Amino acid sequence: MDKIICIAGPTASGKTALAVELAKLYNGEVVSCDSMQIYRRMDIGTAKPTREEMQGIVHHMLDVCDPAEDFSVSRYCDMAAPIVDDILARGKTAIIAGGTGLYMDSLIKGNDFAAFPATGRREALEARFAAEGMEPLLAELRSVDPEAAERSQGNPRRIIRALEVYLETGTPITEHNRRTQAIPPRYDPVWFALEDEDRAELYDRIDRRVGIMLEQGLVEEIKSLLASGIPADCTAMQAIGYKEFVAALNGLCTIEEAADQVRQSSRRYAKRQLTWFRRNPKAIWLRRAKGERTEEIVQKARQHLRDFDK
RNA sequence: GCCUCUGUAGCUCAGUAGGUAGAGCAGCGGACUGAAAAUCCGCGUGUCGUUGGUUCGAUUCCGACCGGAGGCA
Repeated sequence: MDKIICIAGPTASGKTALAVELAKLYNGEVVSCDSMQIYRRMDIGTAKPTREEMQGIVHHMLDVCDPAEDFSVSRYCDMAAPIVDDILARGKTAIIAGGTGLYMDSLIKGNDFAAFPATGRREALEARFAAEGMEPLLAELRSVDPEAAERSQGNPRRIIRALEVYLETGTPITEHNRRTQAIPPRYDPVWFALEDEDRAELYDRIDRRVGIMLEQGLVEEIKSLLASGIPADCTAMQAIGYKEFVAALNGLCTIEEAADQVRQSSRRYAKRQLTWFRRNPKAIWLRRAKGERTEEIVQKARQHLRDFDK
């Protein structure tokens, strides 16, 4: 077993605090696994750990990308894997914490991504989708990769991606995925997942967090990003807590309506995260009872880590 | 106190000329491997306010009561 602890869980479930506590206990450094905390200057809305929250623990994979840049799973793995290796080489524990299940799985399990440079093919497919609709693309995919076509029913983004992979590599994406599953995992971590026994508790925490973000100046943060030339339609600005307030700043709704929208989107997002993590058979679930505090969650985690530091 | 309206899913409401009910939103479940905080797929979750009466059968008709809104006093 590698000296790696993964901490997965939905938004506002206490990953940050648990990661720091375990880092203190097990001589660790934290590797963030979050598709939005990678962006610089997006601090409040992504709930990026503050200096105080970090408590002196080294955190990696925060602020590694400009909001106007495109990012991806593969870029994440390319950057994060060497960091994890380095932490292990120095004899420390790597604590991989975050809510982006795709990134975490890819980092831990490795992948057989069809590696190819951006050729503009995707843009061309998107243009075709805009002009002709989904059906022709779906029919084309069906002829080269029926499984992917079946799986991607009604999902333009998946259809486009599957076609892109086939056209660029000559191999169906279904085959790439099969190879990905066949390769041995890159790491063998202890895998924790956080969940509340009472879903309403999680939702309360999400609601409160949105209020706190507003108090901390989320709207100002967004204004400043836009003022500095960050395009409102870039990937980073599609983050929950950003796109809604951009709409409000454009006069499409009030700030309070946007905040309501953020709360709801966050709840749905949390649910999707849980769905992703639930299918991980290695996950050790740390269930938070009503009103239970971080210290108690830490104790539960320690019990599962009894022979970890040997 | 009297009169009128009203009470159906978590919320807002529809409906049944008597055969135990359905929309939107909310919610729940699932998929996912180069945008993933993205993008999709699926699922009504109900003492029809309570209680009597009529009826083979009442959420529906009648009465009483309880809650809510408005009007007259």
